[in-house]
Amino acid sequence: MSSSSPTGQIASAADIKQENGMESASEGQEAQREVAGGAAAGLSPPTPAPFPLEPGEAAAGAGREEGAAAEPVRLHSELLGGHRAAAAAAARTPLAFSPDHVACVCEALQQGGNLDRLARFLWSLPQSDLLRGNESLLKARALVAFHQGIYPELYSILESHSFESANHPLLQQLWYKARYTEAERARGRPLGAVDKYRLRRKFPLPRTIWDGEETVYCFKEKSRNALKELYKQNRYPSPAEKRHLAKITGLSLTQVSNWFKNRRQRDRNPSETQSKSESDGNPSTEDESSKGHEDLSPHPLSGSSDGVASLSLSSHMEPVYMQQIGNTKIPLSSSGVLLNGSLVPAGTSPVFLNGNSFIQGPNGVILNGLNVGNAQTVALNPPKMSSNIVSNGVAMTEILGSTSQDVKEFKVLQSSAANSAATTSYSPSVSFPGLIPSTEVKREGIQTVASQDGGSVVTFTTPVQINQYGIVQIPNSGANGQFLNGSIGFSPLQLPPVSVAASQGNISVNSSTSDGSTFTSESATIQQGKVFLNSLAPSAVVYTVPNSGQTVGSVKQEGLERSLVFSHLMPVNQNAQVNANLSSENIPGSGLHPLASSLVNVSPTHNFSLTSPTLLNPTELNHDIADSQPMSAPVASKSTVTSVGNTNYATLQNCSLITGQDLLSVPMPQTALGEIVPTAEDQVGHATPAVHQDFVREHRLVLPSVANLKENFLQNSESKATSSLMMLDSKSKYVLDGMVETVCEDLETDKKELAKLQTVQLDEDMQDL
DNA sequence: CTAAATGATTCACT
DNA sequence: AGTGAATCATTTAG
Repeated sequence: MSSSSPTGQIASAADIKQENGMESASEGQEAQREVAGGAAAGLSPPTPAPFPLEPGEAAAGAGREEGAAAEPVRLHSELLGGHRAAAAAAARTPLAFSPDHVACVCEALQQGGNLDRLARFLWSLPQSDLLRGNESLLKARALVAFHQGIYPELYSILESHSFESANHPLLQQLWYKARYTEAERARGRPLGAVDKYRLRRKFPLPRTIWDGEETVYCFKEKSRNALKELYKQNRYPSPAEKRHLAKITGLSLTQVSNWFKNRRQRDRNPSETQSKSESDGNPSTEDESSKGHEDLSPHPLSGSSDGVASLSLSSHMEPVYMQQIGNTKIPLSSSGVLLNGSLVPAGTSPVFLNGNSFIQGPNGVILNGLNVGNAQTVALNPPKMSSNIVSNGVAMTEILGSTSQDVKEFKVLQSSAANSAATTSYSPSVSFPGLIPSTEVKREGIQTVASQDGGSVVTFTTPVQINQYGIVQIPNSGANGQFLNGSIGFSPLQLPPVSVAASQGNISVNSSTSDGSTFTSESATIQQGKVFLNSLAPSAVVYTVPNSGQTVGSVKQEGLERSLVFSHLMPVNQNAQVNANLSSENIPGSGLHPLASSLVNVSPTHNFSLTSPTLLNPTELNHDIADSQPMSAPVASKSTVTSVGNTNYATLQNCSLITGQDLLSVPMPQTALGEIVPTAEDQVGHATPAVHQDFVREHRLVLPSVANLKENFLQNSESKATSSLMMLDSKSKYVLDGMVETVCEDLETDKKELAKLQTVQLDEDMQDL
């Protein structure tokens, strides 16, 4: 898909460098394929041969259970976590793992960069049909194949399964890199840019890992069109306009700026380029447009936010190709805004949404075709509201950039960080779906979007963004960013750090009823700093509300810093599941600000009672939303909530089950803490044991049993495309390995313990609710 | 291979 | 900070 997205997810494939693996435009003739559709387990046709592995690698010595077709995948626990005494005790008995758990382990190992171990793990897996078609597994196998230089198998894997778009960047890199490497070996000399280009032409990406979107010169045609359109109107877009443009095009702010700069320069010097042809008739137009534009964008930065820019665009712009569906370009009428194919009445409140979602008028919000409901309508404040909602016309992967220092530190994990100014190439890279650069959002100024539910009003001080994945993000000023992810048919809204939060700072997702036992009403409200989210659709909906932190000096950084988001549906448990994860980090030396991220996954299929104070921290909430650099110490010091959770965890989007349950919750258990925390501290130099303890004590998570998880997974896996990208910050990386083990350990834990955990609720949270 | 097209970078200026 | 000018590197086409 997008090649411009930075994040590199090539976990351990450190050797994969950023490559401009762009697909030549000429080759992208085929009809666009629905990538998002359903890559879930089951789609993959033939299953590649068992993953090869060095014999000696199977250190654990666990025999391989051939033909274990039985439901729970049986693994020898020794493979997973034989190190610890505790684990050893339970190691004797093969444990039952659902494919989801297996997938999660794969993801974790990938992030951990331990390919050898991953290879062993894969090798140990049974030939169970259950695992066939498991995307995480296939991806893991592809990674290992690449790592081991078994390219034919890599190609086979990549071609045999339609991967989710979220995995495309990574897999595309694998594909190209493998081709390059093969060619280099054959030639015995390094390849030049042209050589690589030819290889890309010769070996176009299979549709299984490519959405078919044409890209020329690294920019997608639709993005370029959007840039041109704005350029016609205004050659000097305001920062807000640039940001908005960046969002709708999926390009980084720097890219947008460069484009305009280059464009102006080349228009200025016709001699240099004939490129002027494109803009050429425009000179006059441009001037006029620019004038008009000023009219359109009255307050670029100050009080108004991006929204302003968007409005101006929509209202005055000529037809703009905001979004391209399939291969069809849909011009936007001057009176409306086109959102991924959905035309939204421009009026005074243009809203940009991804997919089919769009927000309508102040009275109602429609997301992905689902009406939030009048009662619970998210009302946008008349004044600014229109400008508050910004959608991404492009795949989030493109939009998401990782400029954080972490990324730099771990290029291995995230091979390409295109967004950062420092990064030169915009190579296809792993992206973090569902993430939106919080930085940008932050500075948009303060606008309020209110959602009303009965008497409750939610005021958002920052722009609300809805991304392609239907994720609504609520940018937090400062170190906090909340994300609400909805998956099925429901586009999560990005709710800005709730200014309201002042009082409690608690966000709880639960049924409309206060008791939270039943998830019946559809509404989203925030009271006294508490946010209550109700399912919008009968179908399972998962909300993910993480807080994201930012990095100091991230001013220029456009990419998301370290927001951890589960962009895809988490398996819904019969019982309400809530996963909350918070983390804060403060690393003076590295210039990192305290990071607080909270994650809440709720699947309201049936009962949903979940609330976790952890979601929002008073401290976090209180952060000034203004553009001031939020972080600073406060978070770390005051929010105990922060801590352990995120620091040690990597978001595994694809392994929803485990992710939500095990990974997140893992830190909670005493045993887990013992292992993980120390590591994190060493690296981070922050979270203190005490903090962790508190976290453990106060934040108990409701964990569904493994069985339930599996059920849920099976139910949900098919419905939505899942993004399997994972975000991992530096700290996480350090502790990842330990985390994996912990996870494994956790998995090994008796079901009793799980049951216990399952029933645990946060008293405080409940009270709040 | 050449050349045009184009995105990115560097540097000086304000 | 943002911009213009010059320049570089890559992509693309012939």
